[in-house]
Amino acid sequence: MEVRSTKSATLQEVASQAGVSTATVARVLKGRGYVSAEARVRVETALKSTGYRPNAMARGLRTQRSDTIGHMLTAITVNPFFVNVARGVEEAAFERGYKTFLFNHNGRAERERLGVERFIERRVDAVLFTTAVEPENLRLLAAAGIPAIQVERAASADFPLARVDNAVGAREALRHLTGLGHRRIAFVGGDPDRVARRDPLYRVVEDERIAAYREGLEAAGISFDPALVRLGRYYDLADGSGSEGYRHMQALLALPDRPTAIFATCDILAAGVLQAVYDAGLRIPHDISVIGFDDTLAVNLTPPLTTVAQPMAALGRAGFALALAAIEGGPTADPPPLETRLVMRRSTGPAP
Amino acid sequence: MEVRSTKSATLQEVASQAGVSTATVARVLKGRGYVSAEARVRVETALKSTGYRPNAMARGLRTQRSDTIGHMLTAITVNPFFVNVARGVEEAAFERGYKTFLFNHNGRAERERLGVERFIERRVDAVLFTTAVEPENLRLLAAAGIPAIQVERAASADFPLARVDNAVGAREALRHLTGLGHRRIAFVGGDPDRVARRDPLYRVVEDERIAAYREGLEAAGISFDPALVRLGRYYDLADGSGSEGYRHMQALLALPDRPTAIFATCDILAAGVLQAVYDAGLRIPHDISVIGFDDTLAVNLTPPLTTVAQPMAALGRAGFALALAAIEGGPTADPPPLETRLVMRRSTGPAP
DNA sequence: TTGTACGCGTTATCAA
DNA sequence: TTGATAACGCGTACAA
Repeated sequence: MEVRSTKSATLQEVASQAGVSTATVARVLKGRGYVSAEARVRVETALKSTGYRPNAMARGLRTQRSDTIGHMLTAITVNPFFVNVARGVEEAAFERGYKTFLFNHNGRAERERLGVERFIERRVDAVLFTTAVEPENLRLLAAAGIPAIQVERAASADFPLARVDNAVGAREALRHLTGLGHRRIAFVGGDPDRVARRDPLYRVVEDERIAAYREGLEAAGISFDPALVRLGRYYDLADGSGSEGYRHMQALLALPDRPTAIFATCDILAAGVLQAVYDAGLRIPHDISVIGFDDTLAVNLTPPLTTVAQPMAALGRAGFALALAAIEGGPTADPPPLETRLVMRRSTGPAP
Repeated sequence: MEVRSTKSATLQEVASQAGVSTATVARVLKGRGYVSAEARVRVETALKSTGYRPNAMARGLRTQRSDTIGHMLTAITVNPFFVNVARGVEEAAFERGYKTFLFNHNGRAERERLGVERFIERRVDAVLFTTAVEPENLRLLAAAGIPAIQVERAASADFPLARVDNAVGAREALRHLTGLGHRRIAFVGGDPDRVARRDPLYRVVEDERIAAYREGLEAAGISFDPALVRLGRYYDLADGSGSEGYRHMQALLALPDRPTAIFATCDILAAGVLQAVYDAGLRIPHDISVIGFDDTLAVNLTPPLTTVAQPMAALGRAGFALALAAIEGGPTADPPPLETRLVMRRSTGPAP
């Protein structure tokens, strides 16, 4: 159906067409080294007429660099958070001439291992983990001489990490709610104890968010009520279903003294909360205010969700910067955490 | 921070460690050719102790295959549709030992061109376009001897296409609505005239959907009312905003004889419709029924959206199958269109 | 200012 | 049954 034709010319072919050696062609290509004006012109026309394109495999074999990085993701189709950070690294990589290979482990260590092996075979120059499962897999890379970088969450204290400061935005969210007069504020979020916390050194995302919640309450002189805290999974990694938020909200609505505001630490969770409120015949924000986290689904929900936005693309870029530093052998101290910030939309209002 | 160490061993090193030639190692690796039992054992232990991993670049240089394909996407972060088909090709590719490079053109031909050039340098074995912008870019690949495959929409009649049959699901949607007693059914969708239709041979996605709408009306004896048809963009490719559905719905609600059901041909559009209905203080499905298309945002919306599901992963797999056939030089006739189907959720009910 | 020649790690042919 | 050996296309040290 399509027209197959000539494969791209080689350096050798360009050279002979220009009547020079490959070294000369290489010199004009690189733009360094001495080349006579006349030779340069001849080479340039040969380059143009052959439509020469360097062969990345040959170059990589020679330079021992693939100009390629691997990006291990948790589940790109389940939470839009991942696509957004993936795009961030993609873009940063593109600007520096790198391409990236994606791989999803869906929370399974064996799968992650498989992906790591593929990355090694491809001789990627570094790999980013937007959430690693098993530290051993990072070590596998290190053993193969490939830098491993962690993004968002750390599975090991031995590898650099680009992360976000969850507290800033979460505190802002609480301040917003208490400022609106809410006193019964529920927390619907990920359970810190369910997250694999391989290295006690690291405070996990969940810890930060729940701590900010408690601090926010305290700052407003509201006492902490464990009945208002619902912890669990964010969603199902296997099938992507997100009914957790719905269930949590149903339970919260059944409380004798139900909350007037909900702080859900993931937009997917918040989406379920919104559905439960709707089913109960209540209006948002009139009867109940809801704040989400991430800023992924937020704009598309009904009503548009006030949420704590994560700088997802920037996080990806920060991860790539770390990778680049590691590739070039420079220092790879963890960069300062990126800031989250509250984005106001229409799911929050004065307490009833 | 991380521990860099030995780069992976080469075939040569394995061979000398096993006291054989590289050819023998290659034979046990490939599992074909004669190898004495004794030599095999020696090679195998050497393989294990060195932790040998083939170097994909070296292999690619030799075999003239990269075992890599390119996947050009429109805008992976804007419409979840793209991530889902990307995952489909990724998965199919993985099973056959391929890796895939992604690239987003965001609707811009120059950008697509740039991506194509990168793909050529990487010597990908084929490239999939989940929606090509400029046919010239496909020809560029063909000229470089790289098969180009189209997915979802065709920009040219000269390249194979894996697509979906939009009509089946759309007709089912209309039947569902008319069966529920709806007579005033609005169509909110993409404008066929805004889609670049480079090749008049192809009927575009938009044509199919709107034709199914008209047929569905006709089948139920309902006359077509142009006032109920709202055509435009699906969303903004640059910033991803999706306020179109909201605006369309506002206009529809302002009609003297407003519709009781909406058929929106994209979940993002439907999300906007839902928001407008909510703001008008109406209930879904009590006052108005809404059907979406794609099955991307659907589960997370309020209420969960009845929608025409596209087999996104299967579409991606079909695209990869086409690519594989082209790579192996086999016949690449377009496969039969995949079917769409109506997924019932809670945004549709009896006409008021 | 230019060209020769080697090696990167594989695969594959051919002779032993 | 096995081992030399020649590419694949590029970068670069070195010689001219």
